[in-house]
Amino acid sequence: MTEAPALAVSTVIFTLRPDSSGSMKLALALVRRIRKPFDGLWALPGGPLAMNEDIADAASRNLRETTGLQPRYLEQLYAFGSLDRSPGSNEKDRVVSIVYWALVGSDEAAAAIESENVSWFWADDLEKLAFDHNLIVEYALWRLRNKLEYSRLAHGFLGERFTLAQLREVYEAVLGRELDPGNFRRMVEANGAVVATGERLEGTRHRPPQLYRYDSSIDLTDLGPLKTSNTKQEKKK
Amino acid sequence: MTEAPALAVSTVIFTLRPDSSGSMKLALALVRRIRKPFDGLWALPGGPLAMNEDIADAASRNLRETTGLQPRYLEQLYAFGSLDRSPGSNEKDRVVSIVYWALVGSDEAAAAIESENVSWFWADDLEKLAFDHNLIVEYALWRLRNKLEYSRLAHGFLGERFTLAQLREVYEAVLGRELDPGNFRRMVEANGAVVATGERLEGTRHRPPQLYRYDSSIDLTDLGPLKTSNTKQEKKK
DNA sequence: TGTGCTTAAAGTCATTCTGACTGTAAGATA
DNA sequence: TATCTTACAGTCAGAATGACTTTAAGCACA
Repeated sequence: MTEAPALAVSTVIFTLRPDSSGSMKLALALVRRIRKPFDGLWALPGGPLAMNEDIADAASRNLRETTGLQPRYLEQLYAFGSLDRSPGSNEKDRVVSIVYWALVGSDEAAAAIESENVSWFWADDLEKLAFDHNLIVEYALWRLRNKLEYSRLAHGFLGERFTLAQLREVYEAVLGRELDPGNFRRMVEANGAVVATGERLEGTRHRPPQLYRYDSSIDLTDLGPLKTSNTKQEKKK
Repeated sequence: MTEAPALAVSTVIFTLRPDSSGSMKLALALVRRIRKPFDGLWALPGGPLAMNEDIADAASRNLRETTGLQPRYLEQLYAFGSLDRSPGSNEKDRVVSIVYWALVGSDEAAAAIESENVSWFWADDLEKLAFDHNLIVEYALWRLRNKLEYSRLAHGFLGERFTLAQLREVYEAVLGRELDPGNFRRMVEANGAVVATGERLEGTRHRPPQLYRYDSSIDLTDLGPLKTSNTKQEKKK
């Protein structure tokens, strides 16, 4: 067998974190490189694909290894393999990266490991990253904003039960703009992917809102061709 | 360096061909396997990724090598890498396939090479293929039907100039159902990605229709993160 | 106790989008 | 000239969408 490009798996890990003013903003996990090339720059977590490891499992594993977390949602993004991904390096070093993107709950993310070399960054304000990782993150953001429905986001970022205002806050953080509460409510209710539990959230300084939950019997759109995946899948219609 | 999974590139090549009744139907190119495993079964064209070859170029190359054609549209579909893709084979034989899908013009496709081991098949009536290729084709069809706009299809399957009826026929073939001519016209005109040339198609047995052409200044939606690709890309808005 | 603040939740209204359908125009054919 | 076929323009009702109003239900505080 002749020499072949190496195969790696990386993951864009999204979560929501409160900013200084307390409102939720979209963040992603990066690791600092400690070797050439791009020594010292921040990069997406990743590593080589083991011989007997499923690709999605590898993405899940390096998510766990960097943040200590489990993904609530995981989907393949794209395979990056340009010849010039690592400028200046030898042709023999060529790496093709299969990139996944993931959602982790904001409550768990708050407790996730953070260190000198692993940290959360705001998605809308990134410095120059190693390799072509800025491009990758940009594309992952595009996918997140375009292709994700209410139920998926609810399930990915929030806990088991949540109010519509919380769900709207998630949406506003992802889209980066404010949404009309009334119209948002109408849309979510029409969609039918989240259902009211009957319970209400107590302890607010105003009228107590209903708690909703993700309806696991509905769902799906894409998720890729994989029939058995990290998320339940049933066709609605 | 330890042993790693091999990397291959395959392509789902779509075109439109007239069926026995003369109406256009969606077809795809397959090659017959002449070795184990799945010897004798039909499969997607593909092969290993060369060390110094861009992934999309590899897809384009094996499209040319099997059909003799150039893709009018080419987009990455998905990277398939389950451990059980080639049942019964040794773990050492594991292959991760990065799959592209392509559109080729129906006029060129008619003149494309076809032989004992390379042939066109109707997309809606496929036999059992080698490996997980039925699953891959199914997913490619899903993407084709869901994610493609008028301009893209026009540009991919038709010639430089075409009537709205031809464009509608393309759409009907891809979607597998009939569309209302009036509403289709309204939609296409509102979208603005195809423009009238002023010329008319002569020689029909009825009122001569306008010829339209693809407006290359408009377009895009996804195409992946690649900024410079096989297809021109300019952001609208 | 009651007034005001805040958000929940329901509802209104105009605009746009969509699917189904009708009517007229412009050629060829018989 | 009558008829057939498709091009192309237009109508109409219902659904979806964005901006906005109204009422409900809690809390804080005077």
